[in-house]
Amino acid sequence: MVSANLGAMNTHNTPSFQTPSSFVTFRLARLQSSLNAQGAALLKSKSGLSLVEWRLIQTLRMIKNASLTEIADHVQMDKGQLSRKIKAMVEKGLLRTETNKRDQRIQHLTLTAEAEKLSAEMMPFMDARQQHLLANVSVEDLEVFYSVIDKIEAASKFRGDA
Amino acid sequence: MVSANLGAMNTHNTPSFQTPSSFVTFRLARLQSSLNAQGAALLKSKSGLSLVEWRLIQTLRMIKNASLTEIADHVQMDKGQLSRKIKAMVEKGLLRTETNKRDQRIQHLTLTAEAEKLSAEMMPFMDARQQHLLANVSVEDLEVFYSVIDKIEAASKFRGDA
DNA sequence: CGAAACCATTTGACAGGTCAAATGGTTTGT
DNA sequence: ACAAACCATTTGACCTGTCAAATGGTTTCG
Repeated sequence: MVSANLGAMNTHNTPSFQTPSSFVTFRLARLQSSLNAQGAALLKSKSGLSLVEWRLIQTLRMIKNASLTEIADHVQMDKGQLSRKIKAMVEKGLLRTETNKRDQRIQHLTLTAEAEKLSAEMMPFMDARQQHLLANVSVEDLEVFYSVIDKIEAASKFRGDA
Repeated sequence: MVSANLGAMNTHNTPSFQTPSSFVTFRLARLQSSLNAQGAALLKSKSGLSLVEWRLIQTLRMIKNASLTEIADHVQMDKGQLSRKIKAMVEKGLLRTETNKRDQRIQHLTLTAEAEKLSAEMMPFMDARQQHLLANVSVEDLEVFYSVIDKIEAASKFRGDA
């Protein structure tokens, strides 16, 4: 399937000097860099939230009372980072923690009214952004896009087998 | 496959609790997180290089004598970070700098023999990795995948319009 | 019971990433 | 010529990401 990948390279805006190796990952890294910058700028301008804060808020809207570990699994984020971020967000008045009665190791997290409010205010802008990002992508192509992400993500879990 | 591996491996059909907003960016961020971990681990185990070092070396193999600004534009990386990283790589014996005779602001960068050697040694593993990542992706799907990346990346350059 | 194994979360140390201001060289316009 | 505008690179400050070890609570099982 190498030829596949070379074919794709020649038909897109691939610079002719691009090495085959790490082309996909290179493109994805560059894309991620742009998306992060855009998302962070939008969030900062409309609310005072960071990208990480936004993602945690949205995750907690999906998984009510999630614990740190549950969030970490869901967003694939480091637990150390999460621990510190949660602490900061509690101090900022965005989250509340509640210790599990049966297992005192676990802290359940809930959004404060302030966090809900910021989320609601910000949501239209974030939805519009997503619309904009996908404006020229057909439903079928998006379907394929997600399926390729799934495959690459599954393959990216393996270590040491090349 | 899916049932065995929750947080990391849902299929592209949106989980019922997933908000439409930021779904694409969410998936891409999570994918990037996995790819970075995999790439960094592979590089570290086979050579002593970091992901950033690998990317800089590959960029310099493509754009000979590139300056800091040219690299920054190509890989979409911060110039400050790049400046420090280049300095460190010069000290590590991976890069050499040469000041442009006509414009002394500009430093042209070249790879040392050591960097070329590490790159050559590492390349088969990185190529194999890419093979592995795309093993189950058809030519047509990969074509679509790159075209969607192109579109999203183009849209991610805009600020304040949506 | 009580030690070993486990698990959730925290902390420390350090690399990577981002923004803005500073430095030093070059071009432009008068 | 020379100040203003520009440009490439550097530096400072601070936030985010990653890894490993530490802390404190819980379960298992002799």
